[in-house]
Amino acid sequence: MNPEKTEEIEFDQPCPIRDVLDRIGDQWSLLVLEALGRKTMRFNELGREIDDISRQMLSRTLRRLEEDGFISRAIFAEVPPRVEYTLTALGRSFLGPLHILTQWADENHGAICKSRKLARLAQSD
Amino acid sequence: MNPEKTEEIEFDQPCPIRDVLDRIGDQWSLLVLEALGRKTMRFNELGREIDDISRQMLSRTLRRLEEDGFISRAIFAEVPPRVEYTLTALGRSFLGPLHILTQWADENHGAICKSRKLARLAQSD
DNA sequence: AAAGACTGGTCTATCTTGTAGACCAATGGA
DNA sequence: TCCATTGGTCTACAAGATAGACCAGTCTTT
Repeated sequence: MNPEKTEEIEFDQPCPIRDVLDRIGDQWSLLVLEALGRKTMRFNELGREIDDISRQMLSRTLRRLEEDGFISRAIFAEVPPRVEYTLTALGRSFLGPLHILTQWADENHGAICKSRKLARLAQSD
Repeated sequence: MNPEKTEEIEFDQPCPIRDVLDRIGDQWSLLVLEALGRKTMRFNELGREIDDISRQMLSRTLRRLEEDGFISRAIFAEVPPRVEYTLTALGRSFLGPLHILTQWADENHGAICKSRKLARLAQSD
């Protein structure tokens, strides 16, 4: 929006919220966290749980969540290999806010769908 | 992940959470909602507030949020044109969950950055 | 014994999404 | 007169996501 402004201002840490939301709000992270909130899971198990995530995105998402300290990765020297993903304390502490969010989503999903349909109708006139 | 499965299962409304998060968790929506939570704003004002959003994405995000019933759009027949965006009741009801989320982000941002730095260090070995 | 499926990923080619920047038409200010 | 402002849209390009092949070793089924 303001190309000159970014040069003027030092943009190290915009605001915590931005930084966190950028990572969390990426289509898959919340889903992965919610799934791992239910139980520790292995890679393919998680893939089946979320179902329509590609292996690559699952891999990337897990790696980022691990980097950010939300989850931990345990590799077992077995054959076939076993890799388990578990929420860390930080990850678990996020379940509260996430639960409130999903609860809101659950309660208001109907209203959103309704609004969406009305908008479609209005558009088609 | 499971290409065959999507044919078997009717995928009308996966789950409310998925549906809502897909819309909300898109880089900009939460930012726009948070900004409009502070006060009603006009298009360019909002653009300046968020600063690094492109006009196109701002436009699209606003349109989607309006469609989903989070915000309302008021056009004033003035010159230069004036368009104001305001949260609806639904939008305002979302501020609670959003606030809890941003509060968590605020409190845990430090831990996340720390974890991120450690990960970078471990990687460079 | 051979074929297939499972493990946890990575790689590449393609498709979709996002961004930057030009552009619009009318008006106010310097 | 020249530039900024209003709320956008359009287009060309860059970045991100996806599908699908592939790997090497083991276990199960036929």
